[in-house]
Amino acid sequence: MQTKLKTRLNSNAQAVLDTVQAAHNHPTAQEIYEAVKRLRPNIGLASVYRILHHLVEQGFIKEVGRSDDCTGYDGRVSRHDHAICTNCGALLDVPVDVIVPSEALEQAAYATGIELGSYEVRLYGLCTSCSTQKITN
Amino acid sequence: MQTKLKTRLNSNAQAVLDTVQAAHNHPTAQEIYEAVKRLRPNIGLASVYRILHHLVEQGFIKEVGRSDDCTGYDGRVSRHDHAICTNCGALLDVPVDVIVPSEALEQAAYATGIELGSYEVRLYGLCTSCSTQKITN
DNA sequence: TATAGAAGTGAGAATGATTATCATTATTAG
DNA sequence: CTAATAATGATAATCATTCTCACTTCTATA
Repeated sequence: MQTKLKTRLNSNAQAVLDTVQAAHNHPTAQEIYEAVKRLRPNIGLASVYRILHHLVEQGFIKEVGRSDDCTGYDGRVSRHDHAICTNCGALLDVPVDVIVPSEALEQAAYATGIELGSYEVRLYGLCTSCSTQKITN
Repeated sequence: MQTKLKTRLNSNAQAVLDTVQAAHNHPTAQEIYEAVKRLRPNIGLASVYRILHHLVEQGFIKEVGRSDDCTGYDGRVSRHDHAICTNCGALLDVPVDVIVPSEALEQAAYATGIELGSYEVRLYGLCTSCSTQKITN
């Protein structure tokens, strides 16, 4: 292809990408902004938002919905599953793949009328700390 | 206290609940507000938000994250799965259950360190209208 | 039925994440 | 080098949601 590979990132974008990929939790734009500012003190919040959108569009990172109203960003772009604590709202990566039989997926996609691309399993429950604290209800 | 069964809903709350349960899509608080106002013209937006939170807390309805920044509400409270259009962001109910082998769920919950409560499968792909429009990329 | 306390209400202000605007600066092609 | 173009940062604007508060409605009991 003769396209000039617009995947070339400038240094601000690279710093944002590095930060997101280094994060284990699913940081918000604000958190990313604060982390990136250590490397590039002049960067503005608006640029962080702009860059995050570009990175999402180009498939370098993914957005994940969080229980608070903010958007989280995920440097792990390959298919994986999440666990959400129903008490504190923590959003955790599931370290193993939850395999769903492909017939079940295809049948569900057909019944819904969508052209299936990917899927994700979300586990709901209590994270470790909430589970131990949960003497009272 | 000899709790007086606070699940008794007053008429505003009942109107909100009816509206959410009657909706097939996953309406936002604003949309619910506009629909409820037809029945109860004096209701305020803040009350709709308050009531929605109460209904969620008491398990009458559920919150669902939407692709736009708003929160959607779901009158279908039993376990079910969702499909999200990666093009237009539509959030659809999957009309059949996607069965995930319970060993896979338990193993994943164990590996993540959570006490499993429930789960949900999310299918990502193109909804019917986006799929047909998708001549260009 | 009257009434006090509790609970619920609606209007509007406040909050906070995200987006738009815009003048300025960096980058690139020629 | 230079002109066109893209990116940037500061700030204002937007918009969903929450907070505040004076007021009304409900409820239990006397």
